[in-house]
Amino acid sequence: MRLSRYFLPILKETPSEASIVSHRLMLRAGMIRQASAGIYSWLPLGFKVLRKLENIVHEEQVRAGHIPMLMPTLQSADLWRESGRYDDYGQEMLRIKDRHDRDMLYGPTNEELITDIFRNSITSYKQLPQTLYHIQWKFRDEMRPRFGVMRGREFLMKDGYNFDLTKEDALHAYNRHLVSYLRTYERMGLKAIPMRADGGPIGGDYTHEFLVLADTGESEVFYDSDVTDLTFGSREIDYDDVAQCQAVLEEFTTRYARTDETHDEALYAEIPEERRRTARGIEVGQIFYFGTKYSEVMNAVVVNENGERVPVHMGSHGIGVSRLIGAIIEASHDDKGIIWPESVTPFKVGIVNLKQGDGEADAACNALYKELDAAGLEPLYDDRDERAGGKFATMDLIGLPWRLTIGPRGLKNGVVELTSRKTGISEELVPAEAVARLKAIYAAI
RNA sequence: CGGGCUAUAGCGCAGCUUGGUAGCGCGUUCGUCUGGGGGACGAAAGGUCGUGAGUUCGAAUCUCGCUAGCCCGACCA
Repeated sequence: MRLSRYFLPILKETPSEASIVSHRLMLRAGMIRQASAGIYSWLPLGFKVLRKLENIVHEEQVRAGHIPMLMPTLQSADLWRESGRYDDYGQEMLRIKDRHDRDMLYGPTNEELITDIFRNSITSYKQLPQTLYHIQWKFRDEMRPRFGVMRGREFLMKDGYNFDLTKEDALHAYNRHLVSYLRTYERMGLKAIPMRADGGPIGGDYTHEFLVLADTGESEVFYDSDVTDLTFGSREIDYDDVAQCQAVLEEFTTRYARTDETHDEALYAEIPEERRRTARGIEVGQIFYFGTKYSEVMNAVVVNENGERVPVHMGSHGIGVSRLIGAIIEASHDDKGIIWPESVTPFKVGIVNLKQGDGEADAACNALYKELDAAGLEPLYDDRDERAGGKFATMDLIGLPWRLTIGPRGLKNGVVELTSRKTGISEELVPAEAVARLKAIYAAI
């Protein structure tokens, strides 16, 4: 993409509405614009990141054997009356009437709808297990939206639902989700720690929240410092291997890690003092096993091998996709702007032409741009007639992990400069080497 | 939902106390110079002063209502 043709309305000054760093940077970098309280338009740069996060979520869900689909944002109130949640959910649920005066709602989650779909189609244990998910916009009418996309009213969420014959099967689904979430967050460059959590309005006996540690997090968390050393890494996983998934769950959840909701001072005190940690965290996902809570009230039953009609065991599992962008920025920025992890960056490399209009510089930039573009390295070429300082500031603000700087001075020696946004370290390379280096970097992501 | 605050040019703000010509910085446009970390000089465009009523000869400014948004708290992916 040539910057001169792109839509990137960056702001030099901070809009007064933003108080936390991710919100400020998303506004300044031209990623989002507020449409109304807690509701945002996603401008091209923000939208690009959002799509990358979605793709990672999709890939990891499919890898775990879960099946993508798409349910609507608007739902009929009838199903929610059936589950009893139409009254329980309270003012957070946005209620709407259609022209026939029917009660509708903008879905805050989809347990009822998916259960309805399930019960109308699945009748036998032979058709189990099933795990379906979608990535769809949700709406929760927060009393006080704030922090930009971290706590908006409209938000993009991946929510998945498993249907199993037995509790054991459902707990395996729970474990599968835990493993797939570990992989998902790590791919996004995040350290998200599973912590024992509270069921909330969705309910559930087994539930873990995934938290990214950040000073601006909404939850106070308590943990054994050993949990921050755990990484899933590139190990092989067979999602059908019950014992293997269970082992991962145990590895990641036996050490103490809890939010303030479930914090237990006595257990916390058992951790060696030097390993006790308290911090703040941003919740980026949650997994639940809730048994037959919905299947019983909504009559989601299958016939088992003895010919008996039994309610299915269910769980639901969410990842806050739009809020993840805020979490990533909170965890990865400096005073100049965002620092994107390579896996989610909107453009993989920025090209800065230091002297637009100079024949040699323009030619070198064009050639590199074309080559990088053809190689799938998603270059953003700053071909505006701006001064170097402005171009650098823009690149730093929008946070592309790599920058190629090209100017007459370097070209005289046949080199361009490749700079890491994260470390600030620059290297002078001949253009072909720079391309090869970038290819190698991204091949490893 | 309790408490606090704000609304004036695309963004950040001043002007309001004490009513009378709407201003500054950044950005934008044009020109000249400049050219490796938001450069300089000159010129220009851009405003229903959130909205409705009231007071007044006259309201951005005073009064009342409404709306929107922000911050702290409680609540929440």
